[in-house]
Amino acid sequence: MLKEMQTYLQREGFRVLTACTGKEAITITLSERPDLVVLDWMLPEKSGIDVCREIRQTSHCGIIMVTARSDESDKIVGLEIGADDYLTKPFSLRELASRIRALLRRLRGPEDRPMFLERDNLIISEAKCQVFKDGQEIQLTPTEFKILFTLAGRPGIVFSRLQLLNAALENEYMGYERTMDSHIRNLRRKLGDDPANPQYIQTVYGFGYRFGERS
Amino acid sequence: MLKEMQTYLQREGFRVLTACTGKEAITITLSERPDLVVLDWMLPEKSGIDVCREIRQTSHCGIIMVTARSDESDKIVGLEIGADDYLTKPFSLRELASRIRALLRRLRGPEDRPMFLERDNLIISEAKCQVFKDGQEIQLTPTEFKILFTLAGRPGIVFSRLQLLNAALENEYMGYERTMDSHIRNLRRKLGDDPANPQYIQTVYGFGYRFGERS
DNA sequence: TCGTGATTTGACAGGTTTTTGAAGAAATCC
DNA sequence: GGATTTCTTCAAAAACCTGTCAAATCACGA
Repeated sequence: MLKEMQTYLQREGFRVLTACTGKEAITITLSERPDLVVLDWMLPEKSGIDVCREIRQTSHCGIIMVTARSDESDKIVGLEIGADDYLTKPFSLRELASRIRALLRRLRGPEDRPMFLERDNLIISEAKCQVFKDGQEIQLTPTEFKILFTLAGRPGIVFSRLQLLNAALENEYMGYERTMDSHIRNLRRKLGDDPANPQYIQTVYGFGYRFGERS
Repeated sequence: MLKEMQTYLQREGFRVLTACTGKEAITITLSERPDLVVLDWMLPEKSGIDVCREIRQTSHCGIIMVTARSDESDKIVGLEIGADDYLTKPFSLRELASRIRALLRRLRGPEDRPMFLERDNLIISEAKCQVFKDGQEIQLTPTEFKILFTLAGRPGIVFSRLQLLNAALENEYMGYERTMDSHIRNLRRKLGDDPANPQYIQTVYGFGYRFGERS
């Protein structure tokens, strides 16, 4: 079960560490400082509740509690001790991934994320859903816009096709990965990016794509 | 220094966009229409003076000039070309924030703050819940008015159907999103907006609607 | 209670966007 | 150098989005 979860989440583009006991979980959380912890209520050595409490003392990372009981009072206890979300067994891996994404998004929060991104002569305005190059507006489709926004939001960071698709379609994407290639192609064309030597959207062979950092 | 300023001002509650060159500053000012611009006298590519002049041609936003020289004549030049305030280095971030607040207050103006929005020949009076086009009153229903007011209050910004519905109905709307299409249709008809090429209420495919900027 | 205007719904047509699949090019591995 | 895997490209099919409209429902004052 743990192994499955790990595999699935990695496919979804997350970096996953696992722990089998509460103690281990705490150690890893302290040393690796993950963005988010998925915690089973029942654990050997230490109950999930204790682990949750302990993590909370030193970290603001997201915590999702997983439990077999659907008891409403458990949920309240769970959230009270500092969990951010609560999931009842049985649940699908898809649902878990979706909750994780939602929580991560929430944690990043209303943050002072700028309303637009820019690089060189390219400006991407989220609020206006517009992209300008050299002051000229470039017409993008919704999906293209979201992909570009995701990429450009973290220049230099490599995104897998699946990550991009999920970011753009804002939920579980259930299709052909090669779809992304088409979008990338269209984006490069519209941005005037030479496929042989792209300045904006660079392909990272075997991994995915990244937005080039300042030229 | 730029980064510090941004951080400090964001802490003070302002939404901050930054630009490193004069050209960039102009582009962003045009696309994002900020309430206020803080402008260094010395900039790469274009001098602060030129940037200031250029911004002034299309925008009434506040402009604060920052300069290293405390020369009184510079101050006069600065104010002459359209800056609203003038700050000499070195200055504390607190002072900058305080000047910004003061200017914003002044710009919004306590008394002459228009209770109406206008663009071209369209006037939207919130206080009276009336809309005039070419001096002729246009009869709108309450919902239509609120939608128009929401849109027109932030020209260029894209609102999703749900956002508009919530703004108009001022609470959680639990219905069919397509409802908005009807309202938009009626609005466009009443405003005399050509659906094929709307000047006022523009469709942003896949996202929602926006009030068109400038004519 | 009824009548009137306002709002919402549902369905269709027409247009646009997204996805697919296959074939060829490029990169990597052995 | 050849085999293998991974990317690009393209056009056609599928899915999706918007505008439109008439009819149904709702809200509210007479």
